[in-house]
Amino acid sequence: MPLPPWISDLPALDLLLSVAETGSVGRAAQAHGITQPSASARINRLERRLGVPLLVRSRRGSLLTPAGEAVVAWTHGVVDAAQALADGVLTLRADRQARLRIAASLTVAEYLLPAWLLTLRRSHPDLDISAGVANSADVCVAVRTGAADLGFVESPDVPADLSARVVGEDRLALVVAAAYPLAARASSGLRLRDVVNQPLLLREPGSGTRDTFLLAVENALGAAPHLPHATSLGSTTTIMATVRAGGGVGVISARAAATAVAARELVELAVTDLDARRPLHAVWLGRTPTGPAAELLTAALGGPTGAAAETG
Amino acid sequence: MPLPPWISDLPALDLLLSVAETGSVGRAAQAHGITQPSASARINRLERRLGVPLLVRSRRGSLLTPAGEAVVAWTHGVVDAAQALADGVLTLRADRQARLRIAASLTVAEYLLPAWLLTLRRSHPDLDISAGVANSADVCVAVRTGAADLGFVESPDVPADLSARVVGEDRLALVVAAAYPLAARASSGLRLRDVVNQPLLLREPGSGTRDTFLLAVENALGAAPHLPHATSLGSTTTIMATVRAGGGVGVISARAAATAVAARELVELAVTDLDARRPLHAVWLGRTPTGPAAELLTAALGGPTGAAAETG
DNA sequence: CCCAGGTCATAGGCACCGACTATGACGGTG
DNA sequence: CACCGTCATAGTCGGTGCCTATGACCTGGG
Repeated sequence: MPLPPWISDLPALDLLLSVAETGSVGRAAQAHGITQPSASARINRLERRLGVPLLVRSRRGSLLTPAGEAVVAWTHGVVDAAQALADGVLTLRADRQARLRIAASLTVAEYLLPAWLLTLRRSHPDLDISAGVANSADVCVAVRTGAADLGFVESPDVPADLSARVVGEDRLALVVAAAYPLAARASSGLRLRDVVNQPLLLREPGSGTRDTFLLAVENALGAAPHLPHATSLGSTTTIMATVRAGGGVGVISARAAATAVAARELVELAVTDLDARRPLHAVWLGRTPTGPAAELLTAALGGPTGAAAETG
Repeated sequence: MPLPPWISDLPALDLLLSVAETGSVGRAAQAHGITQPSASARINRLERRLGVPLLVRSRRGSLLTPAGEAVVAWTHGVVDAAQALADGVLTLRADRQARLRIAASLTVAEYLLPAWLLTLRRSHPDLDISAGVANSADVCVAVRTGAADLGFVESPDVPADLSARVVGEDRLALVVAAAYPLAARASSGLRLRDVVNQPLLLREPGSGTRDTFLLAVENALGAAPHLPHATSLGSTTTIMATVRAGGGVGVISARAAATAVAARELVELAVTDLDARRPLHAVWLGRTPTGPAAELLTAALGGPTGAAAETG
């Protein structure tokens, strides 16, 4: 289900926000470094494509119509998300020598890091930050070799040569399509053995998500797990797509599933005898960090879960 | 502060999501109705522009790199917001005869209606819905003339010839820039008389926001308000831009201010002797609505505030 | 009363970008 | 060994978006 073609012009949406702010097409054009006729034409095209009158042009500037105000409000959501994406991509770029280098596993990078970075950027607007995304083992390597000043991992345990601190918690969710047979019993006390014979959709070997799940199953059953119908898929997105198509039981971070579950697209299975929680750790080498790394750590600790130290 | 130019290609981001879902550039191309070489080139361009390797191409398809997964996660936010925008714009179009016609005032249209429509669309995927945005008085006119089946207003009171029901509550917020003199006393019990002599930034005459504020001031002071330095601005966006620039005290919906306040860009003034709350009403003509309108009403009542009926 | 300064719109020219078709390179599979 | 599916490359063409230059029109000051 692709996006409709008449919504494709992101710069025009951005430009519209500036018009709304400044009250003038010309000033908005100036703010975006283009000429007034270009901006005028672009806004016109946008208006024509959306099929909604957005502006009331007058000789003293341009004002939003009521419908225009609603469009601007929704557009804010789009542009803000795009700004977050741009911000994140900037930290992922390798072509710069950053003063603060972070390595994070996926769940942290997706759901927690953006907020922490926002906090950090407020106090140090021009601090050069880089972030790498890797699985938990590689994050530890990056920290150990000094390639990263601070790391964030989602694995159950941390190597003994690194210092660590809990900065949050994650939970694995077992999800199925709403039409999947098991969905009817989703909240009525399923047991683990009802699930292990289903076609399970896991992340690839080596990922923290898979390891956490296998460990949790082993803890629950008291033996090495035997999963006859487990499939390995390369990414969370692929797993969710397969689950949506009725392809089995997906094992993903509860945070990744949250949106789809809230929208009733997927159903989370409550398994009574499985503890699928896992701590999220910040890890670093040597003594407690100082400078920007320390501030990021503070921001992380100020988040959802303040937690006890376990340096060692 | 415009968006960076290397983030401008929204269809490419959408395409990337499909690649992540399907695991193949070709299949993603098919899903978007373009040819495989076009999709390949477009993804390549995106990758080059972002400066981050996103895919690992193999002869059996394309898989996401770890960084790619993070980018996809952030991209999801952008595309979802764009989808919400597209959805909203569809309801605003006038060039179609809808089976359910709604008229809403701005605050409701911005912050509440999208969620209700989502609920409604889930049970009636192909119901044709149209929504108009207007000030509260015009919404009542539309409902009275039958131009709308259901209306939502944010004015303190409702005309006696319409039936109404409270579906939520809104609050006006007085906001200033963080550097504004008054900001220091923001939470230390300001009184209304400390504020009325400030340069006040209000919506234009006839808007529910302005009327609500003037009424609240009148109730608090026991007399018709005298506001020596009040300015009328055309839209909420303009007010917030002026406030940010230190232009005075903005009077806007607390919902509109929430993001900026949370980000510490603006500061809300706590005024102890001003009750700036106002109910949000659903309004309709005649007996309790049936059909789609009734379902939308149910969705609205199921929201943040369930409320007592006050039909009449 | 008229002119200056501001607004937005229109016209013509030009470069770039993105899509299409056709083809090639490569690996896994029957 | 031949076939199918994957992605990449080459060449062409149309559309789109930008620029400069100009016009039309209010508003406000002299």
